[in-house]
Amino acid sequence: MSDPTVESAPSNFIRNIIDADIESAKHQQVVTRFPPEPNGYLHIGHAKSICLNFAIAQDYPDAVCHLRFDDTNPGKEKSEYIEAIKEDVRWLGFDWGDSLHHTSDYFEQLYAYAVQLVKQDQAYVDSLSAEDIRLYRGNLTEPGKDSPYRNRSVEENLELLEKMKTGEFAEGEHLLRAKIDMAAPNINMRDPAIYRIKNMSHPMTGDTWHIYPMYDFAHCVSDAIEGITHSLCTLEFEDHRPLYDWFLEQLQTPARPQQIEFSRLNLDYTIMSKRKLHELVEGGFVDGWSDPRLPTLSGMRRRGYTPAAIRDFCSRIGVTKKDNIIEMSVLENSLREDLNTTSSRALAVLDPIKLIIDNYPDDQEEMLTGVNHPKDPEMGHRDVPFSKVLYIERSDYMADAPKKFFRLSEGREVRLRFAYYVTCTHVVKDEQGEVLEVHCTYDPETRGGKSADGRKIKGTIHWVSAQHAVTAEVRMYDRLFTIPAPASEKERDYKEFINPESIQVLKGCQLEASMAGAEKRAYQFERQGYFCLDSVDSSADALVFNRIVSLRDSWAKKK
RNA sequence: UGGGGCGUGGCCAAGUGGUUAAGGCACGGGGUUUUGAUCUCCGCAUCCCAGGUUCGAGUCCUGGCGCCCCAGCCA
Repeated sequence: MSDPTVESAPSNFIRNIIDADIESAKHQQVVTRFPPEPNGYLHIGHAKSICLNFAIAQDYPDAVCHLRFDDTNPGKEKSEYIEAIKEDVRWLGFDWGDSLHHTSDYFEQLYAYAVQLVKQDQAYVDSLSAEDIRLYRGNLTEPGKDSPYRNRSVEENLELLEKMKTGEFAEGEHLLRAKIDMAAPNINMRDPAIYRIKNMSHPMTGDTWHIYPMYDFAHCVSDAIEGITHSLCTLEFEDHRPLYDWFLEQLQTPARPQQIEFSRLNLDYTIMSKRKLHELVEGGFVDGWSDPRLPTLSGMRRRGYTPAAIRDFCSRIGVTKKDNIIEMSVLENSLREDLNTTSSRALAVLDPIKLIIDNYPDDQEEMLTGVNHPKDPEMGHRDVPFSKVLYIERSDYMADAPKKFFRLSEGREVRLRFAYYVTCTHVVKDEQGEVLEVHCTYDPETRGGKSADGRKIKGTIHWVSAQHAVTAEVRMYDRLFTIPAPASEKERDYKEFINPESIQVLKGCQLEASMAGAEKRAYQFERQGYFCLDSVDSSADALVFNRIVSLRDSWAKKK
C-alpha cells in the first residue's frame, strides 16, 4: 500500500476497543471490511468509513481490510456501480489486495444456514401478505402478535423454503422469517425477514436464485464467513446489533465478529443521502454523478480534490458516536494545505480588462521569469512574456478607492507580479461609464518587481500579456445549497435550496501563455485559487478549468 | 408516552476521579511576505441542568432536560 501509510491515524474509541482486544489476546489478527451496496456512487461520507477501515488494516500487524459488495438486492444494484466503487476506493489510495468479495459469493452458504435455522425451529415460512405482516408487527408502543403461520412444522417449512428457492411462487407469496419474539421491545427482533422471493436475475449469480437474503441475515453471516473481527457500521444499525448477535449465536458460527457503530459524516451546505443524490442526478439538477458540485468521490475527483486531502480530512474529523455536521471549512482547509504545497503557480485573469502601459515601446516584448512556487525552489521557474498591452483583473482597479485598497486607482503605484511597477494615470470608459482600459506608466528601473531605491509597494497584482494570452473557460463553483442543513429541512423540499450560483461559467478568461500546455494536475492561479483542467469538457483547443477551491481571502472578508 | 443512542467553546474532538480542560477548523489581533496567499506569534470553554458521593468529578451515583435513530418482503 502506498502513501496513506505515512499519515498518522489518530486514535478513536474503535481503535481503543481493538487495542484492548489485541491486548487481551481476543484476536491475533484484525480483519475489517468496507461493505458498500452497489446501488449508487460513493460519497465523502463513505470515504470516512473507507479511511477508518483501511487505515486500521494498515496500522495493525497482519491486519487486512476486505472490500465486499453487499449485493443482496438485485432490484437496486448494478455492476456499473461496482466498477465505479472500485475506482473510487483505489483513487482514494487504498488496496484490498486479494480480498475482494461479494455477499453473493456466499449465497449457497447463506441458504444452508437458513435451512439450519428452520431445522432448529428458529425460522418459518410466513404466508401473510406484506400488508398483514406490517399490521401484525405492532408499532413503537404496542407489541406485535404471532402470525397464524408461525407454528408450521419444520418439515412443511423446509418444503416451502425449497419451493421458494426453486421459483415455484410469486413474489410476496411467502417469506422466510426468524422465529424470535413478536412482543420484543426492539422491533427488529419481531420475527425479522430472512429471505424474500424475488424472481429477478442477479448481476453476479444470474438466474440461479429466486430468493435473496435480507441484510440483517446476510451481513452478519458474511462477516463471520470472512472472519471479520470488527464490523464497523453507522449508528442507525445500533438497533440491529442484537439481531446480528442472535443469528451468529443460533448458528454457532466459528467466528463471532463484533459490530461497532459510529456516527456518519454530515457536511454543511450539502447532502449525503444516496436517495437524494440519486434524485439530483436523475432529475437533471446536476451534471451526473461526477458533477463537481456533488460530494461524490467522482464529483470531487473531477472538481480537483486530491485523495491526500480527503484522507487528511477524514483523520481530522475523528470517529465518535455523536451526531455531527462538519463545517465545509475543515474540508477546504485540508484541501488547501495539500494544494498549497503541491501545485505550481500561474497567472490568470478571469475577468479581464485592458491595462495599457503608455510609456512602454509599442513593439517591444520581453521574457520575464516567474517562480513556480514561492517556497519551493525545486519546483523551478518559467518564462512569462510581457508587452505593452496586458490584461488585468477588473476588480484590481477602482475609482475613488479607499486608503486600504492596495491596487490600482488614479495616481497609485502597484507591482505587476514578476514584472514592473506601474502607476495608473487615467482610464478610458465607454458611453455607459464602464471602464474599458486602464492606462499606466511603468518604471523601467523596476524590472523583476523590485526597485533600487527600496520604495515599498503594498500591492502586487497579476496580469497576462494580451498578445500572448491563451483564452479559456473557467468554471467557478460554490456550495450546492444555500442553507447549512438542507437535508434536515422539515417544511420545505431540500431542492428548493439549491444554490443558483453554485456554478458560474466564465468565458474569455485570459491565462498566461504556459497554460496552453497545462497538465492534468492542480495549479494555483495566483491571488485567486486552485484550478485544474476539467476532465470531461476540456480539450487542447478549448481549455476548460474548474476552480477547485478559492484562496483564503481576508481582504474580501474585511469588506 | 416502547426500545436503542448521544450531550466538552461557533463546528469537530482529546480527556478512562487528582497539574492552570489537548489539538484542529472558524473567529479576533500582531509580525514576515513580489500572491490582501503561505508562514509565524498571541487571544479565544469549567464540560446540558440539578442534587449527591469524594480530601478531590468533565470523568462515579440519582433525577431532570434536550437532540438523533427504529414500525421495508431496503441497506
